Amino acid sequence: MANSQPGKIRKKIAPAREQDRLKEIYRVAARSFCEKGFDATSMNEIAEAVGITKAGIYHYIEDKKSLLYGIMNYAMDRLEETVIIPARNLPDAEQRLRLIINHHALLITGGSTEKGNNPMTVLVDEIQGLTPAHRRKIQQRKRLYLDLVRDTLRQLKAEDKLKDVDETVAAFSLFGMLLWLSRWYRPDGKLTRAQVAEEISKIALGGLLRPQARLATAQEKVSHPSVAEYL
Amino acid sequence: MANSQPGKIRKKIAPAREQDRLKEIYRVAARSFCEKGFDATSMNEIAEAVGITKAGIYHYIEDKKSLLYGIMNYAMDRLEETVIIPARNLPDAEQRLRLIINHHALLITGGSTEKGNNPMTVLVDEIQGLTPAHRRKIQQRKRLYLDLVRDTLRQLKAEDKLKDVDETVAAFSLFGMLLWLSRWYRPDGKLTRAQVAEEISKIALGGLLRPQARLATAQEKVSHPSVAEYL
DNA sequence: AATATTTTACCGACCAGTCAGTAAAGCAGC
DNA sequence: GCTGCTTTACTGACTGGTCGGTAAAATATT
Repeated sequence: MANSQPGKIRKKIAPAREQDRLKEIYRVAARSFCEKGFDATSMNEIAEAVGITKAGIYHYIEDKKSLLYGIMNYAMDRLEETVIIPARNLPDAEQRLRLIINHHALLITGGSTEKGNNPMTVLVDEIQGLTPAHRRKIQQRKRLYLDLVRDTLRQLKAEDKLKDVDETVAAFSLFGMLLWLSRWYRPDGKLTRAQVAEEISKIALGGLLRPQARLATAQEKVSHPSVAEYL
Repeated sequence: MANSQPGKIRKKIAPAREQDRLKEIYRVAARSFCEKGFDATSMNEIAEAVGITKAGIYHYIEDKKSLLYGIMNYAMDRLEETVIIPARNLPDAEQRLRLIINHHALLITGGSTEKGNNPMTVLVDEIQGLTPAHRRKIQQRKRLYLDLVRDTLRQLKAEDKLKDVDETVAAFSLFGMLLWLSRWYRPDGKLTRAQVAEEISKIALGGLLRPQARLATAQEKVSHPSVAEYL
């Protein structure tokens, strides 16, 4: 439909010098997987959006499932460098929890400026599209993150800073709040990303930490140097 | 593969007297949509699981999308009768919020005794499989629920019982906690459904309500007669 | 000339959905 | 109790189409 005749038209459509063609494929695929889901996205659509034919894509990738796996690993890398690694460097459990919530919320609301399009979404919604082997690897990486949060909560409990709640339920509830964010947050809403992150922090910390134990609230705290990146 | 030859075998496979065949189709389809996703489930699979041919299914339903729509409306009916209607009957905002959290958590963790299989899951994960018209109808029903929760929070704010948090962010965060539950809760875990519902209530209410304003905590309260249904 | 990239042309599998036909059950009238 | 008509529940065979993926040829790039 896009080409009236199968002639020699085309060409020039995508400059895409060198082989950041691969990156373009990942970008476009991630976007589509996000908007319409893995199964509902055909390789042909991805190809057209990149500006080549479907067969051309297979020069760069092995198969569709590997493409999904690649996107998920990319999303996991972003989570690691933005949330997990910085968190691990904080010895204080309360500061660590604050950083996790804040950075994770900013990561989810960031990404693309427009629609609800963020590789982080794929990470939670399309696990079933992976091969069992790949699925295991991704789940292992997620597990490390869960353990980080749960251990942080345990440490807080040991410091008597945590309310009397089950650490596992608490960790999953926190994830629920954060992950659901990508389904409802709209950049054109009345609150900025930073404000939403702040509100979620308030709610989550209020639910988890003993009142008297809390550090300064709102405005002043959370100033880890790296947070400026997202503003 | 199941039939070695296309002979006169079959028959007797499914007793399924009368036309609760339709209910069986819904049950089986809901289960598959839940486990593998809407797109990844073929009508043939559903048919085989029910014990008839694919063509036979179309004697009962119009098309695949309508089947999904039917399942979602069913799930919405359960949500309404279990959470929304009972909540509307409570004039006190705090009691209402407590009921919503508790009943919704029990609804999600209930359903099937075995794997992570619950029509409520389909409701959040497969909206994109609907036709635009059907999607609008489902989203409208969901919207009513959101408004109920948000209005309850506004009422609590007016009574000065709510912490200083944005009502919209608070409502969505609460939904996040509750909906994520279906992804991680396993009936064979160390906590019962009732215990998990209790923990989530503690966390959510702790994050939303001002400390001094809270009613009795844990054990004694939340005894609306209807709660016994889920235990 | 050699290598990297991309296309054309195609395959086999499977998909949702249709259609003509039928076995059996229900229900007349007698 | 038997006959014929209608309805319900269903099948087997099929259609048009799309899917992921591939082989080999064509074209660019070096």
